[in-house]
Amino acid sequence: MDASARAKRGTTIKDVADAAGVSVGTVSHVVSGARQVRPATRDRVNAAIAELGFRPNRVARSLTRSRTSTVGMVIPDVANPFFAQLIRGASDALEASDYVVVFGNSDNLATKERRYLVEFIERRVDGMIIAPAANADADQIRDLGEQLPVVLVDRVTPGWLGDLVVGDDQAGMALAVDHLIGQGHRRIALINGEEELSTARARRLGFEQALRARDVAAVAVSDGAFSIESGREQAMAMLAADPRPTAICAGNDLLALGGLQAAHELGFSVPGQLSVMGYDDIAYAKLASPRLTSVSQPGYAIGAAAARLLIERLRDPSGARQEVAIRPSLILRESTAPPARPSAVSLGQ
Amino acid sequence: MDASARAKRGTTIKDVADAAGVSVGTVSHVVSGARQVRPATRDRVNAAIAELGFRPNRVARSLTRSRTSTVGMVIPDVANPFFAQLIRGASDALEASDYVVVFGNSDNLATKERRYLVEFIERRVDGMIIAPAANADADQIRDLGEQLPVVLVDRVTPGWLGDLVVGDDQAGMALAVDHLIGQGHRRIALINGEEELSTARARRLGFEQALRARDVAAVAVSDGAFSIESGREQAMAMLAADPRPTAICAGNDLLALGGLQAAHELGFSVPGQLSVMGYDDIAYAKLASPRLTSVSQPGYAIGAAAARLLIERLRDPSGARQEVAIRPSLILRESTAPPARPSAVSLGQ
DNA sequence: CTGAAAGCGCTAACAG
DNA sequence: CTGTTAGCGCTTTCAG
Repeated sequence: MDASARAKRGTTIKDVADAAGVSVGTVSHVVSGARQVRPATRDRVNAAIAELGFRPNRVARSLTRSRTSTVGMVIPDVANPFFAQLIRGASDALEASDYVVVFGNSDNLATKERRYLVEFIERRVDGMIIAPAANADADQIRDLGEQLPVVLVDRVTPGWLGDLVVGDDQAGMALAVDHLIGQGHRRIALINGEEELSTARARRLGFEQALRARDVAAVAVSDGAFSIESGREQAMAMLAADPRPTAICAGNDLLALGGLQAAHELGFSVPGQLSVMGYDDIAYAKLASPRLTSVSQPGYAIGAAAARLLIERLRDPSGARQEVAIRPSLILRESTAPPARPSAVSLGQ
Repeated sequence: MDASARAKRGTTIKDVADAAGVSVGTVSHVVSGARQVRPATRDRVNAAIAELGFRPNRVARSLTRSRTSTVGMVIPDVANPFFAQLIRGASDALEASDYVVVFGNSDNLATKERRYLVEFIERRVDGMIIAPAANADADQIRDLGEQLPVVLVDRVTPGWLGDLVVGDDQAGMALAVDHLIGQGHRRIALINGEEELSTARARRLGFEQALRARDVAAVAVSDGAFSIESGREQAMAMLAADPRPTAICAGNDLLALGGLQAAHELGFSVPGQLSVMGYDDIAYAKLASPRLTSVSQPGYAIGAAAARLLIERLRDPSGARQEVAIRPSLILRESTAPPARPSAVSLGQ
């Protein structure tokens, strides 16, 4: 078998130097290309490297260079499709710049998040991308940002003054509400995620403002968690009310999917008797039945943007703070439609 | 502000030693708890640690201990819900044992996979969990397994003799086929993922064997990729055939979802005119319309099992090789039903 | 163009 | 119970 195909972990730069009859410094330089080496000796070194299957020990390198070429990501949950996309976008960009990513799932728990942050600090990651948990430790995150490049993504933490990439939640909710009102809905409710999350708050605000701007009153607003199950429960409660809403706006697609489920269980047709509007436009929105109308907010692009910001900051720590807001757009599908002609009974005014 | 809340990256064990008036050895020992330290001095050291916001540099520690407490995972794609769950299962287990995970998306490309493997080797991960890409470099992976603990997950590579956790694809497909046959289907087709993947091959084999065991002939078998789009295309082709299948079995849920889409576009009702059967039972299977009947193969459990095997192997590198096959089970939902009464024309025999 | 040597921050003998 | 010290494997001056 070709020895060069092997990656021997045991062999060190010293072994290579001995085998090639040069100093370790020279080996280091041919490996890193940091300075010119006479072609003849370079070849000798490379031959020895191949022969021995030498793989430079990056932890040693990290120690001397005091950079690890790794970035830490802490996000709520990889299994959430929005964050899976976000991670994918970020890691693609990061890898292109030769960073490796380590990550942790916070489950939206401040305690777990805190643990990852110190873990990553101890591992001397070069930078971090964080989608803060609910009730995140804003002080810790701010301090962190003073010690190494940190970009917050999707969610903000109170008092954060560093780099940031978020969706424009207010604009997005305005899109959703305007669409529904344009279709003739007047009884519009909101089911939402954790109030502790900046996204949930911003979306509720956007919802309320858009409604107010059109002079219609919110019929109901509730919150819970950004999950299918919570969406189902919140929608159940709303559909039990009388008069019930003709449209439900959801804080994200998972909630909307849960809403669809509730409507189905309760025997309400969508969009016939109830319109349901999602947010995020995850891949599964278009597979639901009916296919979900949603406000698109591409996780991949958001993650990629965060990575780009981080990479820039890593290159130039003193550059100006950047805040990018990803513009949302409306994706029309079949879960929304004009409300059924109101029966005299169910419409108050 | 409380200095102890800060994680200063600049301060070293030496700084702490000086501040506490002890030696670095002592500080090291109170940090690691490796040996007894007189309470009084321990307190002094801890005070200094808090005071200075000292965070041990794990890269230095890794260098001296020659272990990094990190494991590498290379999987096809985080954004694939099955693998997202698998990752989640693995990282939960790994974190509980104080490992951090670094990961890479191979996109089923052997070249990308190869790059991650050497990257992780160079970073001296303690072990790896790999879901091999299509046409993975079996030699490289085998060599890898001789150098450090590696567990293969979901897919096998030719000649692999190390730890392994996979689903029992043959049994799973038998479940699917038996269900369909039990419902009266005789014209059953298979749409499948990449033939280069062991899972695709095993599922096809299982499909064919189960059919043969019941004395029914496969009506069509095609392959492509384990994706929604490929499922749509393959199903389109099959539904254009005459006579067409009364049931389509899919190599995974993504394919089945694509199949549902194709049926919808072509105007075939499911399960009225066509039954569709998934595999994996990802979270979105139950959100599809109709809700997808599927063979359950829990990604979370598979990932967790792989992590457990790896952790054991890390503890005892010389232990016996372990191979665990996760038993699949049938999840009955609404995408399958007995075939419509055959018209005289379309049924040959 | 190349070699020697001083660290990077920590651990783990070893010696008290 | 505590201090000293020799590395871990590599990078990077500083001299040649």
